[in-house]
Formats: sequence, structure tokens, C-alpha cells
Amino acid sequence: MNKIGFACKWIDRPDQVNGIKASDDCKKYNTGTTTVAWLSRQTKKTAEAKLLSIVKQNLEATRKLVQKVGTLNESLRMVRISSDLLPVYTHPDWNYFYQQSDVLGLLERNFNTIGHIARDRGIRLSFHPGQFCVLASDRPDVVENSIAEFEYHADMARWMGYGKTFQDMKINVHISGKLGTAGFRAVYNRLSDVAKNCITIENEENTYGLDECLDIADLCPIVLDIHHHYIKTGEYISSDDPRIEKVISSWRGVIPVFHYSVSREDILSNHDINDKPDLILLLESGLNKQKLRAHSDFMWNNAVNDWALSHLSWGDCMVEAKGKNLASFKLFEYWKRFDV
DNA sequence: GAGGGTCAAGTCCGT
DNA sequence: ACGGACTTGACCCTC
Repeated sequence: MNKIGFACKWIDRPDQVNGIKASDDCKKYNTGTTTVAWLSRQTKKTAEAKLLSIVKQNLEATRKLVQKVGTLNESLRMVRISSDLLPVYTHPDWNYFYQQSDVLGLLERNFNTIGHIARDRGIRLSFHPGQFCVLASDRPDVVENSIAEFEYHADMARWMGYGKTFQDMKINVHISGKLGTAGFRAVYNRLSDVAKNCITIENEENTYGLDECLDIADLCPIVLDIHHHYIKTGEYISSDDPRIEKVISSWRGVIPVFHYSVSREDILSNHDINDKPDLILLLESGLNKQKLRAHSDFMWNNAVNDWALSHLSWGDCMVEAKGKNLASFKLFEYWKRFDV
């Protein structure tokens, strides 16, 4: 039975898509952060105390989140861990903080525990470095920063006991960058073994789509984002499409992951929930791709859900929605609605 | 607590 | 040129 997962955050109520308040109980499952500007305004001692406090809380929150996910139905045991876990880890002024032996010890112990829980409970974990990780940039300084950013995630994977074998955990990025697949290929060779075992690439809505990803499927697995593909091409790709065979091969026997999101419900508020939106018609009606890219709170369209769920035949589904775990739960209920 | 200004970093699209 | 979208709006400060 394949899985339906969610990304980075746990919420208890739908209204929390608009932000989690300090007094909300679900705060304990979610990471916090600070800013470089604030840290730089403090004394070194104050800044370090703040960082240590945030790191401890974030490790605790992530452990609780993973434990919580471990209590769900097996088909829901899949979660992306927030990149905010260790704030300013790759910032030149602050990365020294994480190289101190006492901090390092703290990280190793806590991540080790999280990794054990995940393996024990059959939880599929992943990371998704943010938009600043542009491995194929044409700017050398950006490439260097991006490698550091990627290796930050690889460090966390390694501390959790992952990165030992091909795709025991995924760290997913876009190709991005003007150097495209050639640039990506060149940078790939500079990554650590853990990073190489974990890296996957995801098709984008604008520049690098499924075809470009397939060009480097020999290097690393492809995470097919079926909504990105729809926004780029207008196509609701079928689960028996020959390109999907190639995506599956890129995972070399590991169950692939695909991403599923849908256009915002308030953009398409008049749309029939039992009818898949036609991209051409939407564009003709005056909507633009940028608006259609934005993620919904929930997976509100039954017809689109039916299509997305058909892809569970070959992969695990990562739901990208503002409604987070609540959105993945509702989709799961929809999926299981005919079961006794 | 609420509200407004601020926040490390890249890239693209639409206006 | 600038705002908004993406990974994931949250944090910080003032009232």
C-alpha cells in the first residue's frame, strides 16, 4: 500500500493554514526560527543562547512530529522535514556555531533518535531545500552556496542514519539555474556520497520540465510533480504514460515519490468540483499561470483527486497544500471512501 | 495579544 | 523596477 504524505508542518485546525499562534497546541510539532538581522544586533552570548534554544526546541519538535506521524495509518506515514530545523547553518557569520563539539554532539544524538523512530515506524522522510539552492546557477558564488545548502540537508540525513544506500531518504531539488542539466551534471560530481544517495530532481512549471529531468535520469531519480507538469503543458499526465515508466526506472527499484498540489480554491471558486480544470480555457478566461501555480489549502477537486490518486499505482504521493497534514488526511479519506 | 515592518540567500513571471 | 509565487510566512518590535 503506497503512502500519502505532507510537508513540514502539523496543524490541528483548518484556520491554522493562516498561521499558527504562539498559544496553539500544535506549536510543539513545528519548528521556529530567527533572523540574521536580529542575531547580529545581539551580543555573541545572547545570540548563541538564542540559537541553542531554538535548535533544542526544533529537535524536540521534529522528534514529536515524527513520533506523531508514526501513530498514523501506515499509508500516512510520510513527512517532509522543515529546512528551518537548524537556522543560519550555512550563513558565513554563524555556521561556526554548529561546528562546536557540544552542539555537534547534541545534533548527532537527537537526529539519531529521530532516524530510529522513523525506521522503526516505517515513516518515509524527506527534505526539500528551498529556492536558494540553485545547483545549476551560472553564478559560481551561487553554486558554492547551493552546494553548502544541499550538504546541510545531507548532514542532517547522515546524522539520522540515512544516505548509506541509494534513496534510503530523499533530498529533493529543482534543476533551476541557467546552466540547466549540464550544470547540474557538473555539480553532481562534487557532492558527498550521502548527498548523491539522497538527491532527487523535480520537474518545474516554467523552465525545466519532465523532459529535461529525464535527460539526467541516469544520475538521480525524478520526482514527478504532476501539478507542475499540468501548469507547464496543460496535460493531466496519465499513470500509464511511457514517460512515467522512465521516471519509475530512475528510482532503480525504490518506490518513487510524486508530488501533488492543485490550484487555489479561491482562484477557481466557481469551478465544478467534479470536473478537471482545462488549462487552455482557464488561460483564455484571463487567469495566468502564476496565479494557477499557487497551492490550495485543500485538495478540493474530486476529478483532479481521482486523477492524482491513480498515480498511487506506481508511487508515494507527497501532498503540497497549505492545509498540510489535514489536507493529506482528507485526501486519504477520499481515497478510502469505498472501503468498508 | 494584535498589527505592521522586517527578514540570508535565487529565479521566474506578470504588471 | 517591483510584487508575488515557490520550500514553509514567521519573527521582531511596539503598542
